[in-house]
Amino acid sequence: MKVASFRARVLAVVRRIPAGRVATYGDVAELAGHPRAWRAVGSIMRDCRDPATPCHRVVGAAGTLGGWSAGNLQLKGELLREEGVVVTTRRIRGFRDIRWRRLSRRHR
DNA sequence: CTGCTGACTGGTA
DNA sequence: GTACCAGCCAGCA
Repeated sequence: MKVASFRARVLAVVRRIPAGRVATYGDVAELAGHPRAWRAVGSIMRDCRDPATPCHRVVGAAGTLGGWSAGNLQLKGELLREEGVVVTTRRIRGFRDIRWRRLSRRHR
């Protein structure tokens, strides 16, 4: 079967992230079929300006907001907070608990 | 085709 | 907890 470009795949995954939850670049990469392509995921997010793609739900593995090229990084935190995510100046509160694909076991 | 960069991650100090 | 280093993949010049 035909597989869309990695880019389209990543975007599709991001759109599947429910509101109020967040996913790491690694998670998105894994869901996209390339668990080791988080680097590329970041590049794709950077170029992603599609309003239908909640790129703000994609955060760093440490619970950091990561980056934001669509505007101020602070705005990203505002968007997440609007969905019910508690975000501090540079970290997400309870990141582990709201993380999409929650870790059933501790430490992968 | 070759090489570099990047909204990253994990490990070590 | 923070800081630095090396590894990894896809996209672009």
